[in-house]
Amino acid sequence: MPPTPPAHPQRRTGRPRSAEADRAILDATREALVELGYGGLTLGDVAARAGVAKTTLYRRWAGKNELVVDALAALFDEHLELPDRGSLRADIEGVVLRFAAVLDRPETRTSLMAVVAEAGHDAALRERIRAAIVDRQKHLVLLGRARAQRRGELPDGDGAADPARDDLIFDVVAGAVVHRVMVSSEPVDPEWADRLARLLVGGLTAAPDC
Amino acid sequence: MPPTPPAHPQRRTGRPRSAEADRAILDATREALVELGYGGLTLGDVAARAGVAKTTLYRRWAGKNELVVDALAALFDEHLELPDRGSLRADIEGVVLRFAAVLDRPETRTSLMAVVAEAGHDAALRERIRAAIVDRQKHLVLLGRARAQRRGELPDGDGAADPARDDLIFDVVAGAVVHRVMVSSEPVDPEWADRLARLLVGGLTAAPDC
Amino acid sequence: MPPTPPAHPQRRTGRPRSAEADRAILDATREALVELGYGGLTLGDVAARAGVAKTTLYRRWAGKNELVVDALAALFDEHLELPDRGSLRADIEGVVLRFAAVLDRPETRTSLMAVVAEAGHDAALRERIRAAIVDRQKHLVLLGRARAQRRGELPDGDGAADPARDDLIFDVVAGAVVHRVMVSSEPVDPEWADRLARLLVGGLTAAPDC
Amino acid sequence: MPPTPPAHPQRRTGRPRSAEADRAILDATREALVELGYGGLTLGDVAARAGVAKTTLYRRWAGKNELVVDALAALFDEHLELPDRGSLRADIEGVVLRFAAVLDRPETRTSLMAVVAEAGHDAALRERIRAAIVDRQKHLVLLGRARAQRRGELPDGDGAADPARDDLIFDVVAGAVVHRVMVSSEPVDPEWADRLARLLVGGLTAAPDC
DNA sequence: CCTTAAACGAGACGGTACGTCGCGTCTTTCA
DNA sequence: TGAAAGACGCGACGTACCGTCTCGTTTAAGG
Repeated sequence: MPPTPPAHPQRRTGRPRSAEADRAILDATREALVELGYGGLTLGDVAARAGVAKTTLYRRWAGKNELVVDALAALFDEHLELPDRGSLRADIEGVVLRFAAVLDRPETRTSLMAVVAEAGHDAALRERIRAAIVDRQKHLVLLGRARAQRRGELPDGDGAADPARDDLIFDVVAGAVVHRVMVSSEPVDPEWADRLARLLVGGLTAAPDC
Repeated sequence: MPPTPPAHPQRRTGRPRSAEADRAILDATREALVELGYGGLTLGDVAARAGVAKTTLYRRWAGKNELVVDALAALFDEHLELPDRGSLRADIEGVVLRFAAVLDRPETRTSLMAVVAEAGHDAALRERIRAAIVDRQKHLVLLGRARAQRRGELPDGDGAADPARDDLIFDVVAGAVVHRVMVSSEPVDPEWADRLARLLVGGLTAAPDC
Repeated sequence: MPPTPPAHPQRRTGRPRSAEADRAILDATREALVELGYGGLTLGDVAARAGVAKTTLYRRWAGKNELVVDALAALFDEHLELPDRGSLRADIEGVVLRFAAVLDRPETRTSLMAVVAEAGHDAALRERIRAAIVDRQKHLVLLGRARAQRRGELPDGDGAADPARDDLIFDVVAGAVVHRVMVSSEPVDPEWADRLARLLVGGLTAAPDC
Repeated sequence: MPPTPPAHPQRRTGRPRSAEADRAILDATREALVELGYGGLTLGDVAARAGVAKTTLYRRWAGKNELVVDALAALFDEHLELPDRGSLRADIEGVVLRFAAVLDRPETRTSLMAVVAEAGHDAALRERIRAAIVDRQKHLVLLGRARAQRRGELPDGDGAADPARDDLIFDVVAGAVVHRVMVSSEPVDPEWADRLARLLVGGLTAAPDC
C-alpha cells in the first residue's frame, strides 16, 4: 500500500524510500487511533510512535485524513470477506456480523465517521475513501448476489442484473449496520442480524424489481 | 433552544443573558459550517460572526461539539415532519426524500458525521445527539408504523407492537439514506426512494416477524 | 522599555499586557545569550526560561533580532556612563575601559556583532540599533568633548563645534575598542587604553581641524 | 584555495575532487550572500546554485561559517593592496577608501560581522578568520609604517619598532572604518578619510611613544 | 583494458526550530 | 454583574534547513 508516491514517479537516483517506515507509520496510526481517537490523533505523535521524523510522514501523506483512510483500509482488508454459509439469508447475517465487528473496533468507531465527514467537502478524499474502502465492501454485495443467483434463491437470467439494485442493497445493508453501531449505539448481535437478513430476503423476494 | 442553563438557575439579580445572543450564535454557527465545514469551524470565528465575545459563547456551550449539535438540531426541527401521503409506501418515500434533503445541505454534509464521530468516545455527547436529533427522527418511524396499522397495511393487535422491529426499521431507513448521501455520494431521487420503499414494504409484508 | 506596542495604541478595554512578562523575557534573553550565544538562542527556549508562552513573546517582538537589541540596550544602559576623571585623556581612558568591559561580557561578545550583521540588510533594525544603543554611546563623546572645552583642553568658541569631527572621534574610539575586543581578540587593559587616549589627544591637539 | 583536504591525503586512486566545483561553490556563496545575506544563506541553496550535491559541499567545508570565511577571504584578496601615494597621510587615506569599498559590498555588509559574531564563541573559527582575513589586512599597516619610516615621516632606529603600537594603529584604522560603515552607516568619502588620516598622523607625530 | 576506489547527483532520513493558529481561561473596563 | 475586548499558557500545526545516510553513476589511476 504505497501511499502518496514521489513526485517524479520512476525515479532512479537518490536514496529510496524506506518500505519499513510505511508499515511502522500505519501501525502507529492504528495504535494512536485506538488510544486517542481521530480528534486526539496528531501527526507528530504518530511519527514519534513510528520512530520516524515528522517530515518522513508528510513526505508520504498529505495530512491526517489521507493517513487515517489508508490505516482503515488496511483494517478492512484484514477482516472483511464473504464466507459461504449456504444460503443468502445466512450469508447476509454473516457479513453483517463481520462488518459490525470491524466497525465496533476502537480504531474504527471514531475515525471512520470522521473521515467521511471530512470527505463531505473534499472530493479527492471522497474518491480515496471510495477506492480504498467502499468499493471493496460493495464487491461483497455483488459476490453475494451472484452466489444467491447461482443457488437459485434469486431470479437469474435476462434483466436480472441491475446495478442500481446492487447499489440500493449495499446502501441498505452497510447503512443499517453503520447506523446501528455508530448512531444508535446498540449491539449488532445474531438476533438483529437475522432480523435484518429476513427483512431483506423477504423484500427481495416480494419485490424483485425494487 | 436555551443551551446550558446558568449554574444558579434561580438567581434574579445581575444582568440577564441576552436571548438574542443565543440566536446570533446558532445562526453564525450554521453560516460558518456552510463556509468552512466542521473541521474548519473555530469558536473564535463563530463569536466574531455573531458579534459576541468568546466568553459569552463559552458561558453557554461547553465546546464545539455541543454547539454544532444544537445548531443541527434546529435544522432538523425546521425541516423534518411526516406528511400523510395516504399509504405506507408513499409515506416512506416522502420522509426519505425530506431526510435526504436535510442531509444534503452543506451544514449537514460535514458536521453531522463529525459529531457522530466525536460521540464515538464521548458518552455525554452521544446522549445529547440522541435527545436532540435521533429520537425526533425515530419518532417518525413510530408515527408511520402506527398510521400504517390504522390503515390496515400492517397487522395490528396482540404482539404487533415490537420496539426491536421499530429500531430495525429506523436503522435501515435512516442508515440507508445517510449512507447513500454521505458515503456513496449518489443522489436520493424519487426513483431511489421508491425502490427503497418497495423493498421495505415487501419485506415487512413477507416477514412480519422480522 | 515597552517593546512593540499593541496595534491599537490607546486601547482601553481588554486585559492589559503583563509588565512582568517583559522583564522576565529580557532577563531570560540575556541569560540565554550567555549560555548559548546569538546563533544558539531560540525564541522557544527564551519563552520557556521566562515562564511565558511563545505567543506572548511574538506578540511583543517581531523576531530574534529585535529582542536581542532590546536586551543589549538594557545592558548598555546599566553600565555605560562617563565618569569625570579630571582630564580629557583620563576621561577617554576611563570610557574605553568601561566600554570594553561591556563588550567583553558573554552576552555581548556574540550577539552585538550578530545584530549589526543583520542590520546590514534591514534598515528598520539598523534604526532600532541606532536609537537603542549607538546614539546613547555617541552622547558620551559629545559630553566628553564639551567637558574638555570647558576645561580648556580643547579650543572653544566659534567653529569649534564640528559635528563631523564628533562623528569621527566616535567611530575611532568605539571602532577601535570593538575591533580590539571582537576581531583582534586582545585585551583592552589600562595600558592599551592609555596609548589610545594619548594618540587621540595628540591628534586632536596637533590637528584640531581634523 | 583548496578547503578542507581529503582525509587520506596521499591516496592516489579513486576519482579526484573537481577543482571546478570549488570555484562554483565559492561563486555561488558570494552570489547568495548578495541576495540573501548571511542569515538567509542556506547550504542547500548554495549547492543548488553551484550545480553541486549537498554532500559535495559538506565534503569540503565543515559548515556555513567556514564557507563564508573562505568566500570573504577571496573577496579581500582581490581588492586589498597598499598603493604608494607618496606620503603616510595619502597612504592612509588610500587604504581607508579601498577598505571601505570592500566593506560596503553587499557580500561583506552582512556576512563579515556575522562570522565575527560566530567567532565570539568558536576559537577555531576565530583563528581561521585571523589567518584568512585579518592578518593580511594587518600586513598593510606594517608595510605602511615601514614605508613611512623609510621616507622619514616617522622616527626610525632603536626602539622605533613597537608591535603593540602597530596593533593599536591597526585596530584604530580598521575599527574606525568598520564602525563607520557597519554601525554608523555613514559614507566613507575622501573627506572623512582625510580627516582620519590627519588625526592619525597628528597623533603619531605628537605622541610617538603611544 | 579492466579493476578499483573515491567523488559525484540525487534525494530520503531523523532532528530541531520556526512562526502561526486555535483552544479555553483570565483579567481588565464599560454599560 | 454580564458582556466586550483581548492577553495569556498551552500544544499542534505544516515548513524549512540541518547534517547524515544510502543509493546508483561517473571518472581517473594502477594493475
